[in-house]
Amino acid sequence: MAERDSIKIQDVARRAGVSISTVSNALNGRPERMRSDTLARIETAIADLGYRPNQAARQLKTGHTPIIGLLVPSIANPAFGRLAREVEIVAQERYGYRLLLGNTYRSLEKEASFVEDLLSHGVRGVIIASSLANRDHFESATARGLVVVSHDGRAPAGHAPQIDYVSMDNGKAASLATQHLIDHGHTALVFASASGRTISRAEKIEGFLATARAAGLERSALVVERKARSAFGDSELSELGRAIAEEIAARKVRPTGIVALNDMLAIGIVSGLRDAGIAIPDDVSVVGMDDLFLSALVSPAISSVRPPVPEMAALMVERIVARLADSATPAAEFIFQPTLVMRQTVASRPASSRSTRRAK
Amino acid sequence: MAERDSIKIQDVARRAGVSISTVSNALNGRPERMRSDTLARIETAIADLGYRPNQAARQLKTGHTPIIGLLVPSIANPAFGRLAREVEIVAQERYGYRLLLGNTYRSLEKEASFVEDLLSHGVRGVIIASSLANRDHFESATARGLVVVSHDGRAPAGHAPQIDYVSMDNGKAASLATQHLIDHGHTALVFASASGRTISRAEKIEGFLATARAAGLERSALVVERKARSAFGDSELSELGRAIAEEIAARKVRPTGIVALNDMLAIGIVSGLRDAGIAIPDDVSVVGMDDLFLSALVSPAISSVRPPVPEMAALMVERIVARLADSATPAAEFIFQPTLVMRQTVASRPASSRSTRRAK
DNA sequence: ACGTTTTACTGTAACGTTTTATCAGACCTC
DNA sequence: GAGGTCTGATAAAACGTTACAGTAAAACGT
Repeated sequence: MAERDSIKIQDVARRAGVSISTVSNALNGRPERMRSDTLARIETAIADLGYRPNQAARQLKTGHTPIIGLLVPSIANPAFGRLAREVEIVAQERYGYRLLLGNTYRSLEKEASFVEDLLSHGVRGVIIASSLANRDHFESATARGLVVVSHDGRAPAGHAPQIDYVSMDNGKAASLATQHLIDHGHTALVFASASGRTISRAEKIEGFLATARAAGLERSALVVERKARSAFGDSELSELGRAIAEEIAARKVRPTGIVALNDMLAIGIVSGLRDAGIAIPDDVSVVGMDDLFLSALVSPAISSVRPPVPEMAALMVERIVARLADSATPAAEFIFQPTLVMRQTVASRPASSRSTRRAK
Repeated sequence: MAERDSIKIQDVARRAGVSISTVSNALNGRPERMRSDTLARIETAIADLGYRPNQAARQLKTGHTPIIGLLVPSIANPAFGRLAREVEIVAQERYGYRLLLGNTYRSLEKEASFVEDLLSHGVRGVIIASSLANRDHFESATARGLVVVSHDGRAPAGHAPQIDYVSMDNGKAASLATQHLIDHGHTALVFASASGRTISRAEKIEGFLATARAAGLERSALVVERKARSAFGDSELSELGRAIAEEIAARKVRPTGIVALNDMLAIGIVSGLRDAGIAIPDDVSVVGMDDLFLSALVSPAISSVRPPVPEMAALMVERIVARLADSATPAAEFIFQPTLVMRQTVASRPASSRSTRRAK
């Protein structure tokens, strides 16, 4: 049925005057099993014919395919676009792997269906960015032979020990942001978040609260959560930020320092606050997380916390390749340290809460 | 070698008490070939065992795999992230296809290598967004059985008739933007672009020039091109915008209306112009293209031209599926009409070029 | 010079699926 | 009741590759 006219190993063998097996050996890194002139003949035959091995046949035999899966809430979200770019480039250039992409839209069903499809396609490694709290299907996936790397914070206690965790220290990130505000004299703090339980969110919230507590601000540090209409995870987040900004603007007594779950939310908050006539950073200071390149472009440029994305992406791919090559490699946790990037959305606390409003 | 413990068609057949062939017939949409109770037994067996067909085996036999390729300059660029999201969701939900993603970084070599890999993986359909001018390898790809949909403007005259083109009317988009500025009284116009020949750029530039010409402004409508340091196509574009803005700000006689190649560039230009003390839109008006969700968030919000991305994405996938199903389907060209989205970066031309500069 | 090891290959059975024949029986038709 | 046509199944040959189990010839050791 397959009306492939394509060149196969058979053709290469015939042209090089050797058997199929020998070509296969040449292809699969066993060149020591033949004379160098034989190898050379095979290589020129391959080049002359433009032969490329059929991955389906190869996979049927070996059970492996040079593809890894990447599951993100939405690739339209610039934070995940950036991650995907780094992952794809490392996977491709360093290991010759290609990337199968899936958007979960934060749906458990889509997440599970993606994993099922990966398995069915013979894909044995997957990076899951920002997953849902319920990760039962991960365990079933690892049980079925998938190597899973989670990019959403550290391992929950006593959970799924065969999953790798590669992530920024979310608690530390939130802590850096919070401390930065505290250092500028802010005492009325808010952590602005989208609702929905992901590990990373929980870690960030905890980092925020712990840092506030350490500064004796447990009474005046609050978490504000708001539910997105749809949970697609890209532009929705900024709209959510605007909504949160409106709510905050309407309060009688306002926080002066806001830590945002991420930069998309921060951009929305800054935009919404400004629309409500609140000056940033003169009236309210805002710190985001992710350090998107956008954050440097909007005005005022968002102060943010930077995760080392290229390093994390490289390690995630490396882990998958390593664990695929040697299934004895135990799963592990790798936590990267974030750094604070100061821009224009943080200033010292205004002398009085009722500060003069100046146009920027 | 493949230590797959996984369930195969054999197991289903045994459990349902039928032959392998019958299960296969049930699987491949030929249920009329068996009694309904037989079909029912097979279906429960599949559900009980959690059977999923091995795609590699299937593909080896059929030559097809439910995967399409998507090639973009960089998925970190929000415009392509958005496109990828739409494409993935349609492909997955409507047709059960998965997406193999590649970043070209605008390298001919990477582009060719991606196509090679697709072929080798048995992928038969690919969407190429914003490709390079040299598309010889496309033709070789179509010759080798790939269905190619180009998302970078219309077919160049007398070129590769077996490639589908699904794209916004770039000339019209540029024309809308240009006319919008002209309607606001602007006569000194600039089209700001990154250098590098893609079809879409050429079309936009032509649309800009034609519209200016029609308004009798051929003398005062100029194209400014600038080369990005690296051509990765994401944050670089905004930086390029800043550089262009600097250059424009330094001129003795400045344009009052700028059409930007796309929104990322427009965001950079607005940001750069403002840093140079030029008020937007009071001193200079700017129109972008792409209508990124970011454009509504930055301040001032960018006026832009909106391509119907979801519709285009849906059609691109549909075309691939259709042409894959029936190879007789001829390639065609589909051009979508863009619409103008007015926001805050366009105002009437200041009475004198030397306008008063007001803080926004 | 003999048996033994090494070198350099080759033949072939899988891998899990699809699909083309083929077939047995039931049901008509005259 | 013999011949023909459906119906509902099945057997088996691919698809292109890998890797195990050979094997013929050359090299080696004594």
